[in-house]
Amino acid sequence: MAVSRDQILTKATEHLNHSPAASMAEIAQSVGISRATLHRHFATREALMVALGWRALDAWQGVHERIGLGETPAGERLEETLHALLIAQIEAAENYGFALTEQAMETDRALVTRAEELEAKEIELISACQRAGILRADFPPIWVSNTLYGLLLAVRESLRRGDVARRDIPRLVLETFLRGTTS
Amino acid sequence: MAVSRDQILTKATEHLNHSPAASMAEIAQSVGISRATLHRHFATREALMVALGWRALDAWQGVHERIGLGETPAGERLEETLHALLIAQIEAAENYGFALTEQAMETDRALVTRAEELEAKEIELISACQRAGILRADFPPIWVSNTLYGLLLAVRESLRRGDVARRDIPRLVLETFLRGTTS
DNA sequence: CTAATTTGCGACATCGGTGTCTCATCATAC
DNA sequence: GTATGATGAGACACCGATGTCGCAAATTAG
Repeated sequence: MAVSRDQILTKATEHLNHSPAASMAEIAQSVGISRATLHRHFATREALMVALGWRALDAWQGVHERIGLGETPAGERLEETLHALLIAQIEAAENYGFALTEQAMETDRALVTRAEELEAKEIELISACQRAGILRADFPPIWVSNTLYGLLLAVRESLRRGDVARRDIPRLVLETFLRGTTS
Repeated sequence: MAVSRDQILTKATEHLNHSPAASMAEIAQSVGISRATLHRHFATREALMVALGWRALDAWQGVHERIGLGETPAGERLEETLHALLIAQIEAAENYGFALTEQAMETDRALVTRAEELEAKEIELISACQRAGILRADFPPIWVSNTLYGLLLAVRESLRRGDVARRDIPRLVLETFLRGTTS
């Protein structure tokens, strides 16, 4: 095979990141293969999207493993873990931003389930941070989680429109998320 | 006419808010009219979307007028104006949330131009707030604006999923935007 | 070189959404 | 009542995207 399944997924991800409604024909072209070959690897558009979704969730889970989430973190490392999560999420969103609004993520049962599990782990961390006084406790944890979601969408939009430089993103998100916009 | 153009737009807006990719047939059904009648009022889907876009921008501009934006606000009223803007934007987003991601808003020249003008006014306010020390000055104003955009998307998502109560939204957004999630 | 495999190309049927049209029906105004 | 105008139902053609297929060319393995 001239083009591996993994290469297809990578190229498709890149293309969908700046053209989320692309057709199979567009995706095939961006990968550099024919429509037929693309269909040989992924029978339907749905199948392709689900495969991309799993890959995005792999990256998300990779973030969790890398920062040691789910290992009942001691109080000392809570803040450190939270910051690492934010940084890693930004990076993941830059690569898999399209998945943030891909509707296959809400259609496919398995994807939904897995995404909920990952989200639950983050909410657990947020709750722990609230109990430890690191994060304010007068917000529902789910709102804090959704806030991060919104900021990642703001990142995607900022990059797409060229509003801010890529290298500034981590600082902007971290500061905005943690301290807000007030001086 | 049993159903006025305005009623159609209102119902269509409601339906698109929880089903942003709805077809003309679905929209007609949600309005309670036939597909033919819908097409009599709006020849094409594009025309309908543009009309909805103008309405959303009318609401947005209405927010600006109500809080007196663009009248070279004195320093004293800057903070007050900013807070009013945030509150009003939340309310507008609850009604016209679908417009935040409707691609007609990026396709139609006139809509783009008008949206840019409105955005520019807000960025002006943000800049003024930064100069007055109300908002931190180490963020590009456009990022602050995009942050608000992201938070409004978080609101839309939170309401769609039923994560938080509608009445809590203003406090959550205001506090998150201004002070962040840290205690 | 040869055989097996993979690919690209083009044709094809299918499907759903769109936009147009006709005609019968219904409400309203006069 | 009659006339006017809006509506709903249904049929139709059109379009773009999807998914399938066969075949020839190219690549790879042996």
